[in-house]
Amino acid sequence: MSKTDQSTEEKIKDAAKKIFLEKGFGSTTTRDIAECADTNIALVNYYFRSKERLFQEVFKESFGETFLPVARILNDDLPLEAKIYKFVDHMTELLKRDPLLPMFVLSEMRGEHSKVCDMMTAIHQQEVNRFQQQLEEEAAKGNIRKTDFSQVEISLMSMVIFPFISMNMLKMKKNLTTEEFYQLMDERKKAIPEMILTYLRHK
Amino acid sequence: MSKTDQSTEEKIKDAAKKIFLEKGFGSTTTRDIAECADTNIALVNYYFRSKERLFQEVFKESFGETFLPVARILNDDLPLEAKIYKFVDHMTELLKRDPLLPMFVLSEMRGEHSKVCDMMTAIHQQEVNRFQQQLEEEAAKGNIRKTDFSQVEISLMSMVIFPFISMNMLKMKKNLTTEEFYQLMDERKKAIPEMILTYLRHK
DNA sequence: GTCTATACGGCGATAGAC
DNA sequence: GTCTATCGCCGTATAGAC
Repeated sequence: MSKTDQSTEEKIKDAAKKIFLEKGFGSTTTRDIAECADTNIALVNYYFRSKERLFQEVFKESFGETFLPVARILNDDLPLEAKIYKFVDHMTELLKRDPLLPMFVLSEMRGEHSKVCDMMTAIHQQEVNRFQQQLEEEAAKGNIRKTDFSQVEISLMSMVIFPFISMNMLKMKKNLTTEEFYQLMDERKKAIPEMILTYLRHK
Repeated sequence: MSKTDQSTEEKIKDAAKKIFLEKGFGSTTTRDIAECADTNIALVNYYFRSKERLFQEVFKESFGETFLPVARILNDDLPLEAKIYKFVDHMTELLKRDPLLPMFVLSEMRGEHSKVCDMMTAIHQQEVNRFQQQLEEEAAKGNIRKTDFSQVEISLMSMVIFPFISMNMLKMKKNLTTEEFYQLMDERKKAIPEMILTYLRHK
């Protein structure tokens, strides 16, 4: 289906996603969204009842259907090294397509009692952590060092996601174009697993 | 000077800092700030002329006078290992005092043409990067591996800062109290330099 | 389903009394 | 310096014509 014969509802949701990701919930107005979707405010409320509900739909789709599936690679049934490379690669590709996603998700979680926290607790309750378990097993077999694997996982996530959160800062500091920034991120696909694996293997 | 006999101007700035850090510029209202400072909207505009100017003052103070000095530890004249430990330690202590700082700074930089970008370019122009230079020197001497030190610096910053940006997510995922979260961050003061240095030294 | 018109409240900012 | 009152604008949401 081409961009032009999208249904009005889809056009609105796409516009909302674009603007919410750019500016966050608080700084986004229904007027912005309506204009960006080439319609009017009335239709936004007709299809989604309120800005709040529209937001929740966008958030659920962005986080639950886009980000989480990639994060779950860490729970896959794969050898350690392959898993780390696959995770970094897939997450980087996801974030290159949607570089504003992590900032969006995390900034909407500011404040302990934000709109999205309930959604989060619901999600996290049904999640397991196969990755740390796998690291424990490898350590028991003597393949990698014994250490706090909780810290390792945090570091892994940090190294992959943070550069996209600080994208503008980085681009400014190093005078990068968007293209050059993405190239730098591509290079991290090798650099990150290398650092993690070197650390783990050097007992 | 005790909290109660602060000047009105100081009370307003403190209140503004608190609320801007919590909710960001877009979601903060002058009414919030006035109420939190135990005054009224008129006085906020009397002392700072506009919400915009008040924000800029808070931002400059938070970023320029708090965050930057610690970041500049990487430019200090110190041996590599000591420098990395000192940087991670000082930055972690700063972020434990002001855990919302990084989210605040980075979320206000969303969008290439945000309010704070000009401020940033002005700052970055007069910054040098002694850290990467130092890594090159150590590599030339054969003390550490040759690699892309730009990536190493990004990883270092990521590992220190990102956990605070995702604080709420982490606390939720691992069911941590604030106290336990800070303890986890304290443990990173050893874990992060250990990973970086192991990687650098394992040629 | 789509639009115009409008209600209603909250926003930032200021004028003017004290 | 401080307050009350108010202006004008923009936000979300809805009613009602087509």
